[in-house]
Amino acid sequence: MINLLSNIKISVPDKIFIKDPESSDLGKRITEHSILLIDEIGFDSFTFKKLGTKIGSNESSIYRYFESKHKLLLYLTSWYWAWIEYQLVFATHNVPDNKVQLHTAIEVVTRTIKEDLNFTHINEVVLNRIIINEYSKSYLTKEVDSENKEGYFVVYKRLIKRLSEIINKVNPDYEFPSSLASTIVEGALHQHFLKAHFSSITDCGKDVTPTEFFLNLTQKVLKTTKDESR
Amino acid sequence: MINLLSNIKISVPDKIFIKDPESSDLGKRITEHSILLIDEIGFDSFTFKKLGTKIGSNESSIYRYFESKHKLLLYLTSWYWAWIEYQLVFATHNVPDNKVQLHTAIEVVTRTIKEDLNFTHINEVVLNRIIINEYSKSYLTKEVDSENKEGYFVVYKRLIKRLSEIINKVNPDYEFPSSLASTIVEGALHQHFLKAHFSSITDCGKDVTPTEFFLNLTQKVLKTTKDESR
DNA sequence: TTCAAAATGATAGTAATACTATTATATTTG
DNA sequence: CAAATATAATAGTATTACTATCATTTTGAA
Repeated sequence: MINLLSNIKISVPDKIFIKDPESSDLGKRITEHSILLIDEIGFDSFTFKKLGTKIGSNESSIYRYFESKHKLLLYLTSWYWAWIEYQLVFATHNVPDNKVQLHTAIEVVTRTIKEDLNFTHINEVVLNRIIINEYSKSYLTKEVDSENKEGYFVVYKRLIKRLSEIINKVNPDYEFPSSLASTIVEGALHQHFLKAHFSSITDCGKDVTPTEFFLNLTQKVLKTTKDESR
Repeated sequence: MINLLSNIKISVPDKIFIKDPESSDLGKRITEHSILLIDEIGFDSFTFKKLGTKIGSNESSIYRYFESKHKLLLYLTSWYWAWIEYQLVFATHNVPDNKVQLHTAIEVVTRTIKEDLNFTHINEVVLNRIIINEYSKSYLTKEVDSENKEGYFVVYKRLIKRLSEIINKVNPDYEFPSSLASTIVEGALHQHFLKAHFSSITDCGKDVTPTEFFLNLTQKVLKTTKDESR
């Protein structure tokens, strides 16, 4: 994918990190290789010690960037959603037809990811796998409410809100735009997961994509009929 | 909730446990109090040692029932889905109208749980909270595929299949019954979570329930129009 | 160029986790 | 009543998720 803007920096809430990993070479190696290592061994087995070994650096140095592996996950997921949000805003901007806008938006949030060469040290394809496999773990914790107050999930929530606003423009009478938006985004991750691991309970696979499923679903859900009575 | 059948035993794949916790007093105390403790401190902080202290038993004794806390989680989640499946089968059985059947099925899988007095040592309301907060962790692991082969997720998959069959009966032309079924079940858990922690990105709350949202959605998705062209 | 501050690395240490192994003591049952 | 079975107690292990301290290297401003 080629973007028109160069030198974009994806911005992540700065309370998530101690020191901005974008600000140094070591920081970039941390993000780059944490993505690869988490993908390789899974977040549960991932440790800063193993990452240190992998990048030829020291565990203690990594702790200078992130206070815990949980915060690192929050960083990676926020980066990912900010990147998706950027694509959503960019792709729907100046599109006059609301339905086309919604179509595009759903594609952006549900599609299989392709590499983005604008961010050389981040492999978006691998990061997407991490989001599919590990994202829920970032909020399914006893600390959600306090971390939510700290603003750790703003990017994700803002993305859902943008999508729900687009939904609302297509059919202002539809009663559940936020729930539909959150269902599409979370549901797409889930369908991608099922495709890879529980293929018997999804129709997504070789021929059908999560994008198709959710485009079809959204279209039907938002269809306005002359006959509003049942 | 009062059931017509007494002495039902919810059956969980027996590879999940070493010794059936239903077979002894200690076993029942393990399931009963693990539910309460996981709810209290979260699965991540939950340990067999803490559980042992809570039930006045020994860590090593608990290991005789479950080889790890992960297996215990698999047990609790399988029990839960088997219990939901039982309700689904029971409630839709002998219902002649397919649409009514689907309506009932969606209610069963999306509603807020009420206590079931048939299983005295299991608090279903609390167990439901665990499912909402921890279920994904049972399959978002590096071992999913091998555990899936071992049959650890059969109950869940069977439930989704039952729901997708009911969907299929209502509208045999609908192309994605499995994806819709998995989206409803997983999505309902997600909406319940959002309601409790990220209320700004859901419409579910005091007035609207996940059940309403998914009933409305499913109805629209499966509606057959005379005009099949777009 | 210099020199001090900032960044990184090395080492050590800690409490807790997720177990396994062994032995002892109850409890059940044939 | 003996033998089998279940449970409890204790100890031990490698690993985790850190914190703390000190040494060394890199940097950038005067």
